[in-house]
Amino acid sequence: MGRVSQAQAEENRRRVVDTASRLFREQGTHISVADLMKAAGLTHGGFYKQFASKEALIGEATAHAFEHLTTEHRDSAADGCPAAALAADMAREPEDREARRVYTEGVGDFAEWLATEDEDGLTRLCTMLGALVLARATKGSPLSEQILTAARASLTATS
Amino acid sequence: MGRVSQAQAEENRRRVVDTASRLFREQGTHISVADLMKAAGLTHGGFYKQFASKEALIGEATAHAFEHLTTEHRDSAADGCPAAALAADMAREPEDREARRVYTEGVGDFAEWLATEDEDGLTRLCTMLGALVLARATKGSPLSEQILTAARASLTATS
DNA sequence: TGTACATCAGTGAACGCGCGTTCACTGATGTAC
DNA sequence: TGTACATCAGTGAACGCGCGTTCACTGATGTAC
Repeated sequence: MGRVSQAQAEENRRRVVDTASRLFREQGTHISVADLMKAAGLTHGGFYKQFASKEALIGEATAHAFEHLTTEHRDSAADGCPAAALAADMAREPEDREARRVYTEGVGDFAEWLATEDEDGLTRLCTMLGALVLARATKGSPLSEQILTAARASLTATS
Repeated sequence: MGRVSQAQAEENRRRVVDTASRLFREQGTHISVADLMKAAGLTHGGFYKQFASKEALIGEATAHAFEHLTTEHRDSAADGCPAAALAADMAREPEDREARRVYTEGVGDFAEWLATEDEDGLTRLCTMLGALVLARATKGSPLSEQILTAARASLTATS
């Protein structure tokens, strides 16, 4: 294929981060580098021209996901909420990893943003996140819908 | 080592399920069969004399974890709660897997057991589970403790 | 502006490693007589 | 109760596969003149 323009290279890099941010949330961080690059329209070999390691990309993608959550979504956060979708993967990252630092910061910011006068933002966040995580783990059963309905009712009633 | 008595074999099997039930919750189901067997005091080769596959063990260990949760623990469930610890792994299991069926059933039973007159069991479960999952993902930061404190206060106040 | 050459983003094959699973083997247990 | 033999739980090496990462190579881009 030969060399690509700097502008094109930057766009490719951005597309990889964007794709990773989405796929990590949908499928977890265990998706392979090759599959990620393919989803971004590239081959896996070039990955290390742009990123130091898969770990590094996880960090960037996590930050990217939180940026877009706190400024844009809210009700539509169900499938894409990084706090919920990445919780399990973060729990397995070593504590000194950049991705974990970014995640913790994102959760804190989000909770602050959620806080209202009469309700603790952290508790509401727990309820929301618990509902999303549980609904996903039980997806396909009636219980999954019941969980979302119950949590939605509870959060609406007290906010 | 040679053959082992039937009683010994049954005890070994039980120890593997028990060990798996604990380690799956602590580290996720990605822990290797070899490490699991080692933790149970055996070598990995014999695994398939007792279990059809790693998947099968995940199913048994999940059931085992829920059995002990609903009958024994409650306040001490923080580290060992299978609903919280296994949520992420279950989300990635295909929908028709035995482990998922067992998990969903366990969550439903637990929510029912949690339900009180003035509170929806499912919502309380979401809050508890969300708190545990988040606290684990942000472990090592002050936020982790704050999350547990906030959720505990909220659950105590309304129950 | 045109030309010659160095750079380097992306390619695709390959490497090393860990994991789930299989298999030939061992030898104490269980059983038939 | 004792003896001969078949069974089979557990062992440890090996297989096949997927994954993260590396590397020689390509050829269009960027740059020096």
